[in-house]
Amino acid sequence: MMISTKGDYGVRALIDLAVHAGEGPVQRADIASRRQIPESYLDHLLAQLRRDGFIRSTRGPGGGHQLAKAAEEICLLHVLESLEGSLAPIGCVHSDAAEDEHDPLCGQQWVWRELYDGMRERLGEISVAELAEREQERAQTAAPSYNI
Amino acid sequence: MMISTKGDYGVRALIDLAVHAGEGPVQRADIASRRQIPESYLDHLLAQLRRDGFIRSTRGPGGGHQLAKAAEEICLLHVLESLEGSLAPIGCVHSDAAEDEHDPLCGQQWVWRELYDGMRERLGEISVAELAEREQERAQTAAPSYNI
DNA sequence: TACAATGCTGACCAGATTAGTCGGGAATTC
DNA sequence: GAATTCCCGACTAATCTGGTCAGCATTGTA
Repeated sequence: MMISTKGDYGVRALIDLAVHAGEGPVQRADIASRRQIPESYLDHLLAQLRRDGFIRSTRGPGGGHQLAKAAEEICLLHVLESLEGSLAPIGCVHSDAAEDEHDPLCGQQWVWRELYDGMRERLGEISVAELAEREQERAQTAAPSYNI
Repeated sequence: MMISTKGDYGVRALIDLAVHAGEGPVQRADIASRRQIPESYLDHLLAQLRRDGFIRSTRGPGGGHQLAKAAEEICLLHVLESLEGSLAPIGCVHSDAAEDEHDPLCGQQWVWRELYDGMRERLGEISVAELAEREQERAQTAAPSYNI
C-alpha cells in the first residue's frame, strides 16, 4: 500500500475545493462531512496542504479554505508527495538520486526505477481539475433526473 | 514505500538461485552472505517462497534450496505478491475487485486502478531469468579483467 | 545407530507508521 | 467581547516491519 488515507483524503479534499471554487472559503466541517473524513484528522492534512502552497486558509467567521492556484495547475504527483512523502516503491530509488549511484547489491534497481518513473509521469499528468470534472460527469450520469 | 525488504530480499534470493541453477541445492547461509541478508530473516522468506511453489527445499547435509521451475517462468509480479501481499496502491483497488464496484465516494478510483494495472502489467513481464542475466552482464562489464 | 548438517516453525521483540483524538490557542468578524 | 473558524502540538491504540532466537524435523554419512 503506497497511498494511505492521508493521500486519499487529501486528494478528496482538494477535489471538494475545486468543485466549490469561486464560492468563497469552504469550511473544514463541510469538506469533512461531504467527503466522509474525520474532521480533526482532516485538520492536519489541510495544514500540510497549506504549508506546501496548495491551499489558502482564512480564519474567523466565514473563513475556510480555498485552492491557492488553479485546479488545472495542481497535479496529483505533487499533492501525493506532499502528503505521503516520497512515492518511491523502495528505499534505494528516489527522485533526486544520481543516475549511476547504483548499489552493486541492488542490481534490480532499474526495475524499481522504471516503475517509479512511470508512476510519477502518469501522476504528473493528472490534475485536480480533471478529477473534479470526472466526478461531476459521473454525478450527472448517476442521477440525471435531478438535473432536468 | 510499496516494496519492503521482504520483497526486495526475496527477489535477490531468487536471483541468486537462478544464477546458481544447475549446481545443486544452494544453502541458506550462502544466499544470505552473498546477498547481504540476515540469515534468520531470509529463513522466513524462503519458507513463504516454498509455500507458494517458487522453490523446492531439501533438508539434511548437502541440502538447500533450488528454483522449483524455470527462472523464465517466474515473474516479479507473482514473487512480490507472494511476499508483500497485494501491491494495490490503495485499499479500494484490488486485482479481484469487480469492475463497477465503485464506492461513490472514491471517484478517483480510476486513477489508482490505472496505476495498479500498469504496474502489474510491467511486473508481469519481468522474469527472474531476466534479472539474473542483467546482473551477470553487469558483473562482466564492471570487472572485465577477471574474465579474460 | 549416532551425529552433524541442514531446513522448518512459531514465539517473541523493538521501533516506526498510521489513523486518529483532544485540548487549547490565535485570528477575525460582528 | 463573544462567536466562529482555523492552527498547532501532545497523546494514543493498533498495525506493520524487520528482525532474533530456541527448538524441532529430516536426512546423509561414518
